[in-house]
Amino acid sequence: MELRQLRYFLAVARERNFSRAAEILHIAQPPLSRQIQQLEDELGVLLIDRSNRPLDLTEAGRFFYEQAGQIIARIENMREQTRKIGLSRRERYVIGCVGSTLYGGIPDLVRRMRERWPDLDIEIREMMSTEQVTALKERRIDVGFGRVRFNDREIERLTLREERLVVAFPKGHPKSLSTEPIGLAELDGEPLVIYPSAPRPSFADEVLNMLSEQGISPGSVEEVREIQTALGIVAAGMSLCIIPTASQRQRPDDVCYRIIKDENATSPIIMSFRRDDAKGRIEEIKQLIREMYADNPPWLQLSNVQLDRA
Amino acid sequence: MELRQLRYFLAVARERNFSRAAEILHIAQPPLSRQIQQLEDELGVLLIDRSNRPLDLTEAGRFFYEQAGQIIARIENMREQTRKIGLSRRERYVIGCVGSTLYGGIPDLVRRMRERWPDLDIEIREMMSTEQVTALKERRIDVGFGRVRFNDREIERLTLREERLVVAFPKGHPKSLSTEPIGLAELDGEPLVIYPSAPRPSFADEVLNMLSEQGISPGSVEEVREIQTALGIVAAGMSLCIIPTASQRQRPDDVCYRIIKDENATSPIIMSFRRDDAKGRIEEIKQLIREMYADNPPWLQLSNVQLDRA
DNA sequence: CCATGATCATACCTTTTAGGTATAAAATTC
DNA sequence: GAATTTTATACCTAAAAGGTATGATCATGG
Repeated sequence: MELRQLRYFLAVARERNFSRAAEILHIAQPPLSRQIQQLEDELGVLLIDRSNRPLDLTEAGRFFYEQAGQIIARIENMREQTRKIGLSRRERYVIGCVGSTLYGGIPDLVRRMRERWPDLDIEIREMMSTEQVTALKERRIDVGFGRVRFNDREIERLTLREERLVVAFPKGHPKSLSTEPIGLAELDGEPLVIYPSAPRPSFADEVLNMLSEQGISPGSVEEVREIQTALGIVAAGMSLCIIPTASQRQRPDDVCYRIIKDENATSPIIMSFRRDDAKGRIEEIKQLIREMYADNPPWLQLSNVQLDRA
Repeated sequence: MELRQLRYFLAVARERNFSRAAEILHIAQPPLSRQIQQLEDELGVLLIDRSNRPLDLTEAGRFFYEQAGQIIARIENMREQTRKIGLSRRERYVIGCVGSTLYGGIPDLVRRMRERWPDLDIEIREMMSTEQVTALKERRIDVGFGRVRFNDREIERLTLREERLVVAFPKGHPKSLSTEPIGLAELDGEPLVIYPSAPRPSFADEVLNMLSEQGISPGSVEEVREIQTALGIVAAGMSLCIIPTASQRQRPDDVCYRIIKDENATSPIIMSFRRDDAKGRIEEIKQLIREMYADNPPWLQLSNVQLDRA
């Protein structure tokens, strides 16, 4: 599969006519026909129903069209941003963080950093934990706040906090009537929605691993991009979801939450950085975090802080 | 730019060595070198710093690496899902909706639909308004709930509600101290974060258009993927954000909101469907919405309902 | 219902591009 | 500073994309 094929398909889907799409793409109609056939061969499903005019998309084609459109747009955006960055002059400091840490103290930390270093171009990069290690090694980010534990000789890791997990239920679900902590075993056979679906491994995999370690098998598993979509699906009564405690204040009208009582049902907040950097700005960031700790913000609970652990 | 080049670049970035990356990719080193150079030529910026070993990524390369990795993963996911859909048998009913409508009544509606049609495979597809019209025409979705008005001969559109907009401020911002409705003019010169950045046009463009129609020029404009990232950036004190009223209950500790008093500062919730379908399941969905209306849920305010308008 | 026109698929050919080999240039290591 | 490793360049071959001609299929109008 190549982007050229996605572009060709999008044109055909929009025009519902190979000949017109070919004109728009400035190629002849037969190569266009062949390229789409190659794409369909590679996928193993038909994307276009050619048995009537104008052409219709199949169910798979409808899905593929939306996805391909988003990917092409994403490519354009990536190109523009890459150029912008490549031609820029200010010093950048990139913070990689898992989406759920944006609910907690990261915005506060960023405020303090900006006060401390007004000329620094700070960027927040939403990024899964697994990506952060690689990203640090390749200097694509400068510090990371994630959820998943990794070991790597070049990367130093501090656990800031162990956060408990909760189950999100639609209002009215039989198991939502109690507010007692719930055992993971009660999720056996229940439909689950997990997030984020990409990149992997992610928090989604942490959840799946946690369940499979205890031999718990959900009824079905659906993957979505982000927590909002997940909670919308929960609210619709379609699935349950496991999320960190900090994220649970959402949708109080139609979603409710129960803490999971199992010992291992926690998710750490981990700060990662290159060992090389340990004496530089990282030391000052740690100090900023200590100051936040001294201010005792809600997300930084005393019992779990391990800031200076090796 | 082709996916092959993204894959080649990712391999080089990971290995920090063209020769090893070439081995992994099962090609010779010179064509790999050329492909990366072509990519850099097309972008107009260097992605790799070749002046030392092992290789480093440039700032642009660091960004490109993260983005390319996500895109490749997204492509794999799209491939899998496309196949899954192509080989499935149940009747699908796809609801396209803008993210912010998931805060409101859509989950309730989906619950009612699932009760009404237990065998229907209902999917929620997060999709911008502009996409919904095209998606309906191409039968990629079956009904849409969006925010942006479009006119199209084949698509029928009902305005369910006009929702007011609010400005999100970081706690402590001078203009956050009042809870009075705020005029758009007060945003002149303020840094703004808008969302969603893709696909366009989107709610982000609605906001930009609203401001430019009144000659209001924000200090800077940053685009992000989703509202969570936007509110995290607001909480960090970096920008302000305009969001719909229904979305404002988030982050009460570090973000506060002021209703915008300007008359045009509203965002409609619009139900769209194919005219062809008007007599089918759409009629029953309207009835379900009326029932929701009768139950008077918070998001469906009486004064703005226009359900049976032509 | 059939002829005609429009549109997609197939066969064969040409052009373009990706990839391979040889080797020069540049960086690192000893 | 020499030797080794790694990347870039020149030239060539192979593979793939695209073009033309035409057959097959679908829709429309008489």
